[in-house]
Amino acid sequence: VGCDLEPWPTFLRAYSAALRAIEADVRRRGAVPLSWYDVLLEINASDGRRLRMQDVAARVVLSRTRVSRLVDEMVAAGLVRKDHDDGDRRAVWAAITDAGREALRQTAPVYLDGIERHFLAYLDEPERAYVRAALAKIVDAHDG
Amino acid sequence: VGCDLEPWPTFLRAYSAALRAIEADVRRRGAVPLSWYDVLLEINASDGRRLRMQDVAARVVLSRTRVSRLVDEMVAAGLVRKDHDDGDRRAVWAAITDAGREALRQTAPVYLDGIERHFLAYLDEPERAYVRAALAKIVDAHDG
DNA sequence: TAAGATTGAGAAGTCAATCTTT
DNA sequence: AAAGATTGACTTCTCAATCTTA
Repeated sequence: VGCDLEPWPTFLRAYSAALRAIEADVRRRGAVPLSWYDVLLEINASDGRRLRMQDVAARVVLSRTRVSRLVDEMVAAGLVRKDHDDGDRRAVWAAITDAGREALRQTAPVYLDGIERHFLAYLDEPERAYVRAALAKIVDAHDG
Repeated sequence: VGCDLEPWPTFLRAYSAALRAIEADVRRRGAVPLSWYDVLLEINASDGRRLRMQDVAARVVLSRTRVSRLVDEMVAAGLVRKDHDDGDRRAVWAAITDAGREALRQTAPVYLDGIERHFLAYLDEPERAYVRAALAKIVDAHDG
């Protein structure tokens, strides 16, 4: 038929296939899990290399509850530090430690390689740009 | 920069945003969960409206273990029946029941509406076709 | 009361081990 | 021994309820 109803199932399958392959690679190569990597990346990219808990949750695709537990594990592993805000004592800042930045340095190439091999490899340059722009409209609509 | 490295984060965010919105809609409207819907859909589309357990798992994006538990819950809910194969007594067929087909009829419009409103609405017809074709290459590469 | 964050209970999903039949 | 399926123990993730400060 001419009418294309089916990008959705393809989208779900592509997500599952690529993510599983990348995570399997990462586990095999002994790097920190994707969720930890994402948290470190977002904190490291923020002003003062720190981020409030709820802002971590907003940037990574996880609930606040999950982030609360994840950050506690990362504190126990020494990759992140929790500081109370001076002005508003309800707020907690998650700050990356030196060990965290080192973990980020070691993990980044493993992920970039996985993304390249299991996702980008199947898209040429125009496709990458086109797909990114199309999906960005969906993202923007949902958090706008 | 001219080089577009970033369809991947956009892809992850689009997946999360669209799926969460669709599932919230479906829950609000009292339909069966997406995992049940997918299982019913695949069984119903198969020869004889039945499918072996491992083939269910291959078609939906879940492990065999998960499918085993899911189908047991659906049997308890009366939507699916499990039959042993006559020839090979190791194999189990999951067959859709009349109640299952009725659930499928009631759930389908809710899902199609969610997919339309939270995903397709942001893509015009050429974009739908282009994105589907691009992502299909990823899917094919991973299960080929 | 509201906002920021955490906790308890449990759903959803997986791997490795197991049971049964081939 | 290998294939089909299930089970046990576990990780991941979420919702609703809670605690604390504003």
